[in-house]
Amino acid sequence: MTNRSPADLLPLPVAHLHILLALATGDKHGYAIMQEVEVLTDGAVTMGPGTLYGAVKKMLSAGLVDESDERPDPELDDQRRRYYRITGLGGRVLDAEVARMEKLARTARVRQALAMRRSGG
Amino acid sequence: MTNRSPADLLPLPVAHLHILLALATGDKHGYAIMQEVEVLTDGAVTMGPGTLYGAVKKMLSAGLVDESDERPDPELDDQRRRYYRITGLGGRVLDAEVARMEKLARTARVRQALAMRRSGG
DNA sequence: ACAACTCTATCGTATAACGATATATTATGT
DNA sequence: ACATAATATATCGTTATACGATAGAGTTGT
Repeated sequence: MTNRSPADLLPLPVAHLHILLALATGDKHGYAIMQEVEVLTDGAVTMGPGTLYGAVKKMLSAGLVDESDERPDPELDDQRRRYYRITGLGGRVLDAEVARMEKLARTARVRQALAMRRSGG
Repeated sequence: MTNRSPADLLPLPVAHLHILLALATGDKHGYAIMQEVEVLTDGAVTMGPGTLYGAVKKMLSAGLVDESDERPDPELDDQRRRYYRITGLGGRVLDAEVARMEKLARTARVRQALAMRRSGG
């Protein structure tokens, strides 16, 4: 059961968004994704294994990510690792989700300004 | 059990964000919140009663919203209605959540640009 | 009186989040 | 060589969130 349009998947669960963002800078294995999420949220979000592997499983079956065969230089590699890559659909969904957030944020700023005016700011 | 800082409550569940945004333009009763959410998301999100009243209950006990005693003109009123108002904490949490989204969106745009370069865009 | 609509509310189910835990491999220090 | 820490994947059980279905009462219009 494939989805018609990226917009049908929105709003995206936060964990899925974080994972897509982590993979946007290149293929990564699970453990590296967890670390990257902590970095890209400035330490505000710590994603544990329960969240990560559960989300990855769903994202694989939704076609947002793929498991990749490509390995880095054997010297840098670790055979336990499983690498993940963002798919074309995953990229489009990421775009759509970011656009959704930007729009909501703009709405929020306008309303914030209106609230200021109401309360005599 | 009160929370120290607004940041502790982030990322906010989407429903909570939508409700805070709906209340940012003035006090509203539940049914009006549902309609407002549909408007402010351009019809993309339809919040049903299950989501609304469950979320409101939690937001009340978290101090993000308050029930307000003020009623509109009796002519426009409906005695069944229960009006909700965003609290000071709710406002600060809304601010923090919007800032979080804006930051993630900026991160996403940078990464998108990097991905372009990687793939030779 | 009647129907349509408004409004609050709960229930049950499905999905999501997440810490705890298990297990194995690789790297580091002594 | 040995112990310890860090890396890495994975599942389990619990709690939190989302949400449609449903119920029931008040309101409006005819």
